[in-house]
Amino acid sequence: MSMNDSFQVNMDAFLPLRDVVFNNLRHAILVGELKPGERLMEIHLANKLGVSRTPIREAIRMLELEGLVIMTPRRGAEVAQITEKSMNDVLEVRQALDVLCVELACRRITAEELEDLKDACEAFAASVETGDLRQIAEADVALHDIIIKATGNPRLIQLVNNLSLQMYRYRFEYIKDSTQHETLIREHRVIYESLVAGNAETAAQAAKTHIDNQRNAIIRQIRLEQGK
Amino acid sequence: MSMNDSFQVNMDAFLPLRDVVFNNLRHAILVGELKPGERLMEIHLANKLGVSRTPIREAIRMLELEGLVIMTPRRGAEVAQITEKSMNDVLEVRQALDVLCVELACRRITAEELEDLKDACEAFAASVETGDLRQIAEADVALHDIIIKATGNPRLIQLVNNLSLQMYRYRFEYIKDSTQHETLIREHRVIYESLVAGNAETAAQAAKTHIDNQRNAIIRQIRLEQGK
DNA sequence: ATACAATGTTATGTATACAAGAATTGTGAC
DNA sequence: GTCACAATTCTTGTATACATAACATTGTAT
Repeated sequence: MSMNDSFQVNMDAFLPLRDVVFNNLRHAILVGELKPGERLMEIHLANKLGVSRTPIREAIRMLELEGLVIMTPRRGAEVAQITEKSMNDVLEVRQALDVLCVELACRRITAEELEDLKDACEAFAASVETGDLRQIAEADVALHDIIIKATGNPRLIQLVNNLSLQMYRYRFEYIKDSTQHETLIREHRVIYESLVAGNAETAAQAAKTHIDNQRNAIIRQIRLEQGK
Repeated sequence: MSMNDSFQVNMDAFLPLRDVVFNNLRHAILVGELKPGERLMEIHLANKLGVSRTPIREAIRMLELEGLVIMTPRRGAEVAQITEKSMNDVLEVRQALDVLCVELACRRITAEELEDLKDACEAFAASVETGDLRQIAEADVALHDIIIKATGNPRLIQLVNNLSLQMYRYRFEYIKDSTQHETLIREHRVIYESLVAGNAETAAQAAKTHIDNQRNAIIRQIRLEQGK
């Protein structure tokens, strides 16, 4: 046990401990602090986080339903493996839902949200100028959040957010390639203009290729990782 | 508290109690035994089911992530309300995913599965002859299961099954109207033949109208319920 | 040396105890 | 009669104790 893996529970908000633990563990899994295949042992985690087993157990149940951990009875939980197949499965679903998002947004987006979206597009273009990957990724997420919220479908929002999280670890991969930056900006603009015009067809097409690009980048990266 | 609502835990399989409780509660919610807005109190349920609070709590957490109960901190859980909006939200997502299912199935279905699908189509037509709603509903589910499994995408399968469950209570509504039975048979046949021909386009269209019909039946029913 | 059995350890499954917050009810004053 | 405030009760949040199943280890016999 190394020194710097004793991550403590920070009393984020006044959330119940199970939620704090849940967020902690989820984050640890997504950034790779807890690696695929690693077992999540309750007593161990309880000591590490300074809480009892109860909130740990409840958090693990939640992670299970999110697909981040796999449970086997009487053996406990382990971090789910990320394979090319599993990523592809997630991306297939996400593509369909992202297309649905822009189609719905097309019909329901308000004037105010359109204005926000325009700003977000410009902010994204500006962030590309800086070349800072983190900043670009954040601008991208902000932009997508506006579209997703514009659907007015909380169920859809929850699902898309959850699926996006599954790929959190690869969030930089598809913006690393700077030759693609202009393409990204263009796709965003196409989506924005389609929403303005209410043209669901072209918006859907743009969203589709947007995910295709993402898929390519992620799959490429996974093959690199597994090839080593 | 009436006599016959003391549903006991039956030791279904050798599942952990949390799963037994989860299945029990889910079923109770879906068939309306536990009504929307009804509070789920841990001690109460624990006594009723003859287990301790621990498995109850874990089951409730799982139900929360499935969207069947709503939790508010320090107040506990209650059965989620079913509104026209919430059903519409679910159906929107399900339509997109059902379309994705047939498109993927188009590319991936095996010869054997196609044979099963053909049989299922015929079994459905036969069940319609009997006029027994329960039998028709089961045949319909069996048919859809074949298509869903043919996608080979476990993630997608899980999501579609979960979304279907949300509408469990209305599963008879869209097959009640016997004037629609011929339409249903025809739609199934269109999907089957599209899969044989590998024609994703027409399969998608059929799946879409299939859900549209379902939506109409469900929304009509909800308006009836709320109008009374 | 290998296979198998017995034993001990470890982790999960379940129950229960205790703490603390929220709602409700009752009492008093205006 | 109504409003405010306090006390009680009910419920959830968390910790811990005990039971049981799985796994590892060790010892013995062949």
